[in-house]
Amino acid sequence: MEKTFNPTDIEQSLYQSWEQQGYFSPTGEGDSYCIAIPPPNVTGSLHMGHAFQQTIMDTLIRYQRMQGKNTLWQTGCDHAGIATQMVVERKIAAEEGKTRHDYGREAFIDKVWQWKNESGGTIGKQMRRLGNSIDWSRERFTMDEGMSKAVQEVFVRLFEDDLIYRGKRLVNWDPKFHTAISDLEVENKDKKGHMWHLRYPLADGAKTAEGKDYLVVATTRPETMLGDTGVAVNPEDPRYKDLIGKKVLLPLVNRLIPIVGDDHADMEKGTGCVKITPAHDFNDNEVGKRHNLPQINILDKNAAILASAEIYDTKGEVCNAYSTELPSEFAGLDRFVARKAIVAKFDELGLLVEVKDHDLVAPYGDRSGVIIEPLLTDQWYVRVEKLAGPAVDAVKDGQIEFVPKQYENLYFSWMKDIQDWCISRQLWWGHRIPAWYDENGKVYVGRSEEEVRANNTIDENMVLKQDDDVLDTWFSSALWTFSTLGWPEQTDDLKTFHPTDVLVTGFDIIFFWVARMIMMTMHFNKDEKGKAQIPFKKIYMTGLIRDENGDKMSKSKGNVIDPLDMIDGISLEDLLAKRTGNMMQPKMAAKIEKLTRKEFPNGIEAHGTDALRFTLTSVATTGRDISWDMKRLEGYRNFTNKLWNASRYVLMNTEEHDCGKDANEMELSLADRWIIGQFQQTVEKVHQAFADYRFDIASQALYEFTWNQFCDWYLELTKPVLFKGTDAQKRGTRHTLVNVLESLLRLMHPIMPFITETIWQRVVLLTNFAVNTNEQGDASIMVQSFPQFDASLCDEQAIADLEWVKQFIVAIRNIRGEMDIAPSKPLPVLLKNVSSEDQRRLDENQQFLSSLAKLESIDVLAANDNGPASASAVVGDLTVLIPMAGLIDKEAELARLAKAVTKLEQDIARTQGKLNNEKFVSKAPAAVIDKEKAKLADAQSSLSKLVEQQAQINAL
RNA sequence: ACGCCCGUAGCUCAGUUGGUUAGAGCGCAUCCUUGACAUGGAUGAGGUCGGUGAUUCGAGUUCACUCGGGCGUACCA
Repeated sequence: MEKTFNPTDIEQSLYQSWEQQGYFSPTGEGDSYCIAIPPPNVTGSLHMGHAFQQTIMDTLIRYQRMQGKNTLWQTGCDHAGIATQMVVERKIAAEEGKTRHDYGREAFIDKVWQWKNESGGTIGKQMRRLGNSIDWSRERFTMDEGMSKAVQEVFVRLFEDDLIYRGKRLVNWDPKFHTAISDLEVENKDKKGHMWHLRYPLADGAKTAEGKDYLVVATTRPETMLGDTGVAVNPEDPRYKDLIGKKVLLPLVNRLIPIVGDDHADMEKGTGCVKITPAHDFNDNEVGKRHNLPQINILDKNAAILASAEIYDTKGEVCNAYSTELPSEFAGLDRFVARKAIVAKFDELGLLVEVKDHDLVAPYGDRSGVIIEPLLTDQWYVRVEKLAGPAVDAVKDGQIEFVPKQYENLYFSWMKDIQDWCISRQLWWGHRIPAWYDENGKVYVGRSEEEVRANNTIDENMVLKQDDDVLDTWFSSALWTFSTLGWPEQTDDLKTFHPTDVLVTGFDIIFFWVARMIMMTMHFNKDEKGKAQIPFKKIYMTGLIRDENGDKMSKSKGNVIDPLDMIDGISLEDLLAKRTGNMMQPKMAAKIEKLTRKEFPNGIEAHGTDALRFTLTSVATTGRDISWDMKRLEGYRNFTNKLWNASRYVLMNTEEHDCGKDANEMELSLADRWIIGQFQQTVEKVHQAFADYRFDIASQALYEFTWNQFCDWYLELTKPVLFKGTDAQKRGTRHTLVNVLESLLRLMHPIMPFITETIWQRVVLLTNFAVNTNEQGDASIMVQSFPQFDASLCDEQAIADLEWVKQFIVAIRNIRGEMDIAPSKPLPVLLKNVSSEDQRRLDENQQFLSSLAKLESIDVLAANDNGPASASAVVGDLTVLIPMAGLIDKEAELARLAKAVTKLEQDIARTQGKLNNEKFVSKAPAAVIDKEKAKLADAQSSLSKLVEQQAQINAL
């Protein structure tokens, strides 16, 4: 074995061999266990969040596989409508100077497919590098044939159930991508802006209570005034209530619009008068509906002013309540340019009262980054109210459980006032809506044009045109767990693996995806008794990985870390190129470069997949944010090396030796019996931690056992046996070494698949472990049984005895350390107050003590002999003395004793205080009181011995 | 404004149903190239658990209030 663990040598070939051997596929035996991966976006590449979640999924899958389950980890990507279309549009613009319109819809879609086939494999490659034990033969894509069929079927059935409808409504319009987006894709951000006060003249000689012949409205969006169809005042407002029913003459367009009384107008805010623009504001739209105000659309798809307005009634039907005429000087101006022009015009006309600075919240498209425009368009909606009920109940009655529990609140609060879901998108890339229009604009929904014609007996001369829009990507993602298993066919896979067992995902997509998946799954999947089937039983919510400063990782900030760079390492130059190349905002490049140079002055070292995975499970606590810490990764890289070297030691001392495989005589040392028990306790902890989804606790238990028990103590304790023991003793220790290590590797395998497989292949040969081989006779750790807790292997006596041995050794090391005695100097030790138990332990463990504490001799003093002046320590009732002559000076030892004495005195005072408290003694449970009493007795006994020593040394 | 989460060692974080002296990793200090490992070993320093109060024999843990930070939702003409 190499002296240092080198992960790059082993990982890729191991993965290939696992995949070739078919170890990732379900075995078809045992209870099923299934995880559906949250499908990453096909345009993307994996980031730390993916690596985090996938490590957890793989750990669960590997654990369950080794527990004998019929495991399936289902993978795939989603087609990411907007993102993908954008990527390909940019590509053809850069390479050919063309737009998608130059291509035309079909040719463009071909182009997208071509791109997908060429570049869509990045994620798969990354997942393989992470060691994910995914059944690749079942990989799916939301746009593939089967899933498209499922999407179509769902749409048609929802329409038939009156759960999908089409309507002209105000939507969040993205003027950059020319598509509607859902509420969830809108990010509200604080922004500095202005509030303009505009004067609207009253018509027909009307006057306000103050005798003015105009009203002043306040607005943050003056350009929308072109679409005003009313002014609202509060019906209780003494200033204006008499004007309700009167009209104002809207400047610039000379439109007579009514003054309405509505509670929406707040007397305290602004001027108390609110302009109402039903076609360009969600609140105004509601007010408009209440007062039957027409909706006047004044913006085109780019959010530029129209040449002539579009006028609709409150139901969205075209109407002629007003002239469609708009001032020609604004036609074609972008909304923000128009804003300036309109304000200037008001100023010119003397109608601009004042301009105030104003903090406002503006809606931005989360992908385009531009301000969203509420726009009146025809869109398809899912009526979610009916679907939401069962989805809420499934969580309420515990069929579906969130881990950690507190996320259920978030889920309930969102489900409580859930809005209808706008599912149509004005894109080309996606599932085309299965709806056709006849020449009169009547809409038909069906699985195909033929079906529509047949079902509706449409004359063959009538031309039908399919809806141009596609569905929201999340619509297909919502079907993920069951459509990937073959739905709408009632497949065996569906029967075997659905409901899936656990969903592992970030809390940030609980609404986008989790809630919608629950709704859709329950509506479309029923068991034999007709009961709605859930998509998964548990939802494990991971935290979000942030950078070392606690900032969210994002491309635009340039602080993203590619998990592969953690694994393979990357030079500073390459990292800089990766982070600053291909940037949307090149001016950020300098800042990112500076930050990167500071954070990674020497680039990133290679750490290997196992270290990355171990780090990720170690940080998987219940918290919501995880600050990424390179030091932590480095620490666990060191841990893999520690395991490697411990194994190296084991193999060096066992390969080509008798390890007790055959029934030769074997004697287990105290250390052997102790480590076996310690290992069992670790097994128990790991099982419990996995059951609780506490991967941090599992990792901690493995780390603690491996480093602090196995390496620090056990391996050291084997040395005296292997160097000086009898054949039977050596055999016993070798046997324990290989068997504990072999089992430990299986215990760690779900988290660290590569290093464990590599070492296991060699170690298992030295044991009698019943290896599970495949038809070719090959064996892999990943399909072996997981260690099970066996209480009978925990030898309490051995554990207690070895604890005593450790304390003894630590006491001497402590004196060495504090007195600056070289570790290489063998020390003579004298013992006082030796009980028969101490004597037994001493007799049984001479070799261990001398070797690990580096002792020259151990002598027991006679009952009344205080021995020479010595540095001392207390182990239980036993006093350990190291004669000071020539080694230790008086003052140093006195100082050391004084420190220990003070500490004991404090403990005693505290404990005595408790025990003297009448109430404590009468009310606390007996066990607690006994503990306190024992503690007090121990402390007092230790104290008296130390005081004795103090006196003796003082007397020198 | 409402809801949720967080505040524990210099840093990043654990701390189950209240019960010994509050833990880990990293960092720090001193010492050590002994034949698994310097990506290592030994020893040590470092915390009145954001604050105030309440409940209790006993509070990092429960409750109320409060300060600081984060997230979500709503509102802002």
